[in-house]
Amino acid sequence: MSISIKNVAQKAGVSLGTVSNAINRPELLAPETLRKVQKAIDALGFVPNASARTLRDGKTRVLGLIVPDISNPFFAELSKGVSDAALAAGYVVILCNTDENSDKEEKYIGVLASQNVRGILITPARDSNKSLAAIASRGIGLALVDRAITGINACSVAVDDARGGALALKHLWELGHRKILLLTGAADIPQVDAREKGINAAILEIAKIDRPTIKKIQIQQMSTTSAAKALTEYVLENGLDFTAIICGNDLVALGAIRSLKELNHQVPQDVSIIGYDDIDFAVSATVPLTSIAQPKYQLGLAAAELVIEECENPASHVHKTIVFQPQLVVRESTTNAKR
Amino acid sequence: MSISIKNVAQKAGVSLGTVSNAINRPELLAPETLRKVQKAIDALGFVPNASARTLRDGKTRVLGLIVPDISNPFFAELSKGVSDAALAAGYVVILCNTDENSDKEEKYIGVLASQNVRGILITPARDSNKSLAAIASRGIGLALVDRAITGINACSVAVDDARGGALALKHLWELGHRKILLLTGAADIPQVDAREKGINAAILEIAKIDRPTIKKIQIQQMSTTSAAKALTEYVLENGLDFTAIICGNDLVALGAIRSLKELNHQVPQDVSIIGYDDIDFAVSATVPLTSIAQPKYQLGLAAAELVIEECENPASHVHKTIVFQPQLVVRESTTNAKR
DNA sequence: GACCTAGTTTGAATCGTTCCAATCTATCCC
DNA sequence: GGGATAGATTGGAACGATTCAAACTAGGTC
Repeated sequence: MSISIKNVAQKAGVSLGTVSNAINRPELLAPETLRKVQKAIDALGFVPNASARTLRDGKTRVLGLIVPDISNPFFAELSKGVSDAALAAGYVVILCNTDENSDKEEKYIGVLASQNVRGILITPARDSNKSLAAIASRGIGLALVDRAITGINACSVAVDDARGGALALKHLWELGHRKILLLTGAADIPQVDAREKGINAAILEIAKIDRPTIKKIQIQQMSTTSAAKALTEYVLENGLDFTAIICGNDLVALGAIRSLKELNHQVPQDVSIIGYDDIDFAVSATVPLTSIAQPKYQLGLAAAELVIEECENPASHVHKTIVFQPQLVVRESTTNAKR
Repeated sequence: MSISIKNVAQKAGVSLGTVSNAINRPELLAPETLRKVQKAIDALGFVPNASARTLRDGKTRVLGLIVPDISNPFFAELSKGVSDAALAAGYVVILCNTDENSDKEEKYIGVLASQNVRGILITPARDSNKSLAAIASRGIGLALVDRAITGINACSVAVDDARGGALALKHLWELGHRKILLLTGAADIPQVDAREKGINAAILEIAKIDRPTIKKIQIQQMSTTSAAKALTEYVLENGLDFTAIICGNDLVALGAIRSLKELNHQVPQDVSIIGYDDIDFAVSATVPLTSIAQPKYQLGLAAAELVIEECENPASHVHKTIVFQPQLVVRESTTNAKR
């Protein structure tokens, strides 16, 4: 059916091996021959058959990317980085969206294995340790994106979450906030834990005497809707017993703003809100969002480069961890504490 | 390296062909033989090699998805639909982000072809006709998503853009707007054209005498930033010679709001703004956005199901076009014309 | 003119499956 | 017992690319 190396060889009047060389080691060929083959390739619209190639050398050029929610601009941007890095290296990326659902994640891992992917990039769900260990032992490259997990031996790319938490807290502290609410994901997400540690460390550092009180709401889904719902419930029950909220991500922050607006409270006059990720929409939000910026695209790019490096040189490869620094971006959703 | 059918055959004391039959047509084998082979397969942990299989019969279970911008929540949501449909059918999706760049698109089409993808879902750039024709002629399933293109014979999934345009215009008309600005993408995007046609048709229908004036700004990139830039330039030069803006998508609308805010004009008091797509963030925007909703997830789901159907039954398949109906969602960014 | 050498090109073997024609083995019937 | 038949199994030819040892060129040297 499709055009093979053989057709090209025939058209160019050379042998199979020569065409193969033209593609893979052009420096071996006489310039004249190379040109001839090139012309035949273009004329026929030849594209090498990846299956044949893989069959021969046992290596695909396919990566799997497993993310909890591609609708979250954070992950969308990250995917861009991944797929750009992949394209540059001649790889291709299979997109796996888990909706934060472990079963789906499990299923995808199986599918990826049967596709013989060369490497997997994953932002793991809380409890994916066993399947991940299985991946690594199969000789598939692995990189953990944005959520390091203890006990897995693999490359990882992350942001200094403790510092991110500290940045958020210090900012609020300087504005005079002493009653702070944490609106975050489940505690077993390592990230959530790291940020909280950062927050606590910052408190110890700056507030010798006058310590802020920290309350916490944990939500299952880090989405706008469930954040709004959870916050509304809380406020209806406890009133506004805080002057600022640190949110798990910008989606959650958007939900918080929505909820407070519905309850007729002003942001930032009544409550300051700080998000996390600094997605593009943060600036266009109802109240432009103060947020902790993460280098989303870079995160994806770096992770992909790491796995690719591992795939290409499995022998000499040593696992690396790249940690990016988060940055505070101040906009209008935070202001001086008035209560 | 890995375990092949040959090892299994040896272990079970049968021939290669028998093992293959055990896997693919077990009904041909004597029960006793089948059991023997099965046992050997389990014992060795044999998994058939997808590349060899594909090489032999030419069929993968891989789809390619080519979108202009995965960071646009419209496409992110759409991808979710695609990958869910794919997963359900045992397919897998390769993500290709083109940044609206034809070269990148071209490159991706080549990569996908070489990966032997079974089908491609694409939201084509303006000028991708030739490469698309090439795909279709290669026997790869094809579905055009959200941008039908004349002259390509393939399945397509779209939204009734003319009606979308009409909905937007009628809404503004009823609010009393008579000077309307169109802030859209390049004219050679069929969608842009269809909507404009819809707008003009609506005008003919409702406004027998008192016709609105329509001005137009075309931007290359349908992004927040370039929309803001283009609008600011226009307003600085021409002043506010319009009372409402119909935007190419919600990102553009966000840009318009930003630009007007910077120029100290109020939305919607001075200018009403209507977006397109109704992304999740529309409700959380600086000014909650009136928009034309498209069923994003459904669009992706339907498109994927269409290609998969084509892939599985190429003989009996007939190309279909599914057209969804857009819907007006009124929020705060549009109000009565006061000028 | 014989012999090297460096630069090119070739051909055959190989990867793991699938598919099909050919072979083998019982079983049954006249 | 010979022949036909159906059922079970086998072996080998693809599929399309890569790789590497072998073969073929020209030049250049003695």
